[in-house]
Amino acid sequence: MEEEQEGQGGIQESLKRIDDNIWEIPIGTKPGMNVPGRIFLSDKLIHNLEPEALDQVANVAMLPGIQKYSMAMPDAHLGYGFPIGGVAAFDEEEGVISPGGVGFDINCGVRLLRSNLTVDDVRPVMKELTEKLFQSVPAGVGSKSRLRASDSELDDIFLHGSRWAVENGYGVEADLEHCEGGGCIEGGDVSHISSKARKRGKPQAGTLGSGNHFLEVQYIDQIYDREVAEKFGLEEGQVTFMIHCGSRGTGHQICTDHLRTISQASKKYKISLPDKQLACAPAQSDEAQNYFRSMICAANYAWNNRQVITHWTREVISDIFRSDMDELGLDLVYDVAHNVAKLEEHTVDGKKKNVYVHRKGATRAFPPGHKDVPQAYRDVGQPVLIPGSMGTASFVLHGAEASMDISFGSACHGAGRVMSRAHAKKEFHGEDVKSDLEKSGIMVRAAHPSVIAEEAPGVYKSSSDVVNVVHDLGIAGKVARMMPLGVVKG
DNA sequence: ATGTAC
Repeated sequence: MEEEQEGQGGIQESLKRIDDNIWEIPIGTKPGMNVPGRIFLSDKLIHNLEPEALDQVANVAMLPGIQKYSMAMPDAHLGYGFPIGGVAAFDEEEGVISPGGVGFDINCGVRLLRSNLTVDDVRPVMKELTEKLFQSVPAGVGSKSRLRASDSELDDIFLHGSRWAVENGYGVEADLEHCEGGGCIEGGDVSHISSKARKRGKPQAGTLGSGNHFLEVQYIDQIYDREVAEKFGLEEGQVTFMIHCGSRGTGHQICTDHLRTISQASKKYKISLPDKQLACAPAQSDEAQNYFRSMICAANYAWNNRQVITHWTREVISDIFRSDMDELGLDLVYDVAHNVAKLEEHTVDGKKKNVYVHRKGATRAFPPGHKDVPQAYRDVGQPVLIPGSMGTASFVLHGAEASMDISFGSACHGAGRVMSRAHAKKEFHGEDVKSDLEKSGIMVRAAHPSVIAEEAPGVYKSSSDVVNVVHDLGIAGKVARMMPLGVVKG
């Protein structure tokens, strides 16, 4: 029924359709697979699927102690070892932990602020608003913050995440209540973080970074689920602010440092790897735990980063509209990590057990009633935030019942690239893309024009196609759509 | 993603 198979004997040919949006790579497609691969895709998206990413799904299925399936979300594409868009859960005792299953940008994630402003309030000041946000929030490769963390402050950030920011005047207690995990994973340990990683982290708390990271002014142009939207404090015509960034140089360095020790551990523990980039260590080994506890610190650093940026964003808005915070209603709706590994309880073969869930370019999507969903959202499920690419729509969804059965409580994370950065720079010119966007009413302010070319709307899959797959699967239901008004980029 | 270099 599909005509996408061009190659002969390629891995695509072994794909079996299980359901409308579920495709399976059966065990045995590649030797050594412990579980089947599963990829969630609609007919529309199957044509964009990279065979190399599919191959990575099969490779991950070979790792020891993997549970149920090696999975990929509809926005999947080629990554370091694991595909971006990959979800894999490993047994707490018999399984492994792998830095490639988290990615270099540990706790890259998204947060959404609501407001009492309407699109008509902000249209006339968009130029000033975008410019002031750009001035206030450092962006770009190697960007430095107004804030300089001391060694003890850095430790505090590593161990307590957003709480550091809130206790130091960069936010309010309610911000912590409306953040995945309260803006912190417990169990961090700074003793296996290199001085290099610390040095890179100190001047970057409160910086946006580069690439697909952004700070965006948006407005809600469509509500899909009025009841859930109301719970989240969202309505049509309302202005929202979205922050997409991660753990900057420190997370990258922590990943790099531990890849070395984990690679050695793979040999030491005689784990046969189909790909060196899948380096992993037995979950309870010192090597794996040292990585895991350092990764937690990077994740906490990222939450604090987004919290500090939130504070400066609020300052700019209150300055421009000369209103106090209560009037502006700049509440945090939620904040999600989409590059992280967590120890979570899941049901496998009818039994509850703890597993290390690796989400790399995948968002947690816990359903109604889950204990880790904030009380305010407990009866509708956690907010799932899906950033669009530059100039395109972003979405709010809510975690739905099927996520726990189908995907270890996970959903997609965004649009997913269809073109490399290098290719994009040849195809597009930053200045042209910027003026096209401005003609369609979207202000863009970037540290460098090349990032605008690399992130042009045409280099990503349609995020609405991606979101429709998780919606139709019942993993996460659509709540609202936001359109960009102004974008700050690195 | 990233002081864009093993």
